[in-house]
Amino acid sequence: MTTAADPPTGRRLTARGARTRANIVSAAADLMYVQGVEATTIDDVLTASGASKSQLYHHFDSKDALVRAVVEQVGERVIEREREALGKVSTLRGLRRWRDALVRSNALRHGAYGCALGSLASEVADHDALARQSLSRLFAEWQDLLAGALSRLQDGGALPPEASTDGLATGLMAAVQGGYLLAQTAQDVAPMATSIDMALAHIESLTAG
Amino acid sequence: MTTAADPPTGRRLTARGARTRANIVSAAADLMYVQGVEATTIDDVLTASGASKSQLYHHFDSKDALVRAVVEQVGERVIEREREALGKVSTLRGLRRWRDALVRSNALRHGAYGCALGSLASEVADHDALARQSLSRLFAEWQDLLAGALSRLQDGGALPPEASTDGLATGLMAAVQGGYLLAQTAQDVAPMATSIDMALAHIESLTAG
DNA sequence: CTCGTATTGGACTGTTTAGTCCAATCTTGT
DNA sequence: ACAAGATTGGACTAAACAGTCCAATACGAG
Repeated sequence: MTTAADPPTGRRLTARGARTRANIVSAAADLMYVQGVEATTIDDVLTASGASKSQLYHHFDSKDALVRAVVEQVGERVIEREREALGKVSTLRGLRRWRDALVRSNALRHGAYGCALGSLASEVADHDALARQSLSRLFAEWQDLLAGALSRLQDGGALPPEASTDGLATGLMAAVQGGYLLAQTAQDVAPMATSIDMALAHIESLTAG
Repeated sequence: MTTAADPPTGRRLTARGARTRANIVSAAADLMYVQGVEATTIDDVLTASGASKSQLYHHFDSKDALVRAVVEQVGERVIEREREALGKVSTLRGLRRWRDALVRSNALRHGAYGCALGSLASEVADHDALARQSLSRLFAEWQDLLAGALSRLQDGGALPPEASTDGLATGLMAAVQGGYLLAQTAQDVAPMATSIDMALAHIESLTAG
């Protein structure tokens, strides 16, 4: 799981080069999150990062390659955040706290821009096979974190042993992503909160089973 | 609810003009569905529709105006389809058949391109306020169709009277949209089927309540 | 029929775009 | 120290882009 994914062909990379590269990717990630991938031009990225054109093309073969690096960086950040938020969750209350954090953070923007990973996926999935595969892996990783938490609920007796934690994690993930999209379109987090709540209510209802 | 939304300023519109306009919008809708909105150029649309540049700019002030017309047309088609699929549903079995139709049709493309409305929403919501509002209205309309079906379930006793059909419709809608996105990213309808199934299972579980 | 207007073809413009190139300057292993 | 290779600045190019314009033609109301 390195951030590499890219250096044109095996080349040395000095500390200075690494710093420049990271600056470029960060600036590109920010711009692409708010403007969209296609609407963000190379020159936008150069202006925002303060880098020169030769710096960018020294580190990336093409805009597509830069986009792939953005996917990797954004993915790492999201997975890191979710690992911290979900890694030790083992109760329904913990899951609700995780939900609250997601909803609250999205409420700050009134839903604008949606999920950092979901927006990228929607824009890039049908245009770049490599990026799509990365995103697919990242979603699977995120879903595994959810499935892990659900397994711990199961171990604690809060879920019946026959419940499919993987299936539930898929449903929960879809509720999150669908919620992000509805919130983005309505410019209101309410539908996101409602949809995750329904998924959690379903999980809770299995307890009685 | 007209398709109008656009003619630069109140102008007469002959049958010929209407045909040309509709051709342009249809070609644009198809291209934008598979290539994305930003990636589809005016020249692409002209080539695909066989229209000339002056024809397009006679009917639309700008590319944004064309995109808004596409949103309206795609929206009408989706709502029409959903009205036929959901309008008379009043049982859980009917809801499952609706689910099967969505999943089967998405399976034909292995999830590619996602939901016609959802993809547009994700691309356009943060860039064009008018288009976002249209999409928000269209999602609400779709959700009302779902809420209507759930109300009929409720009337038939398949749902307890205290269940919030609007809330459940929101959750179901999010499951559908999130499912589309996961399917698109994985190039596999399975996660979409799973996520809608979880939402339906939740609705079914309320029966016992 | 005839006039006003809708419709059309397609060349043209100015700008923006991704990507190239080369010469100059750091950095690092030895 | 010093050579090899990494890094940089920024001018340059060719193509693609959205949008403009004008003269020609079709159409519909009266």
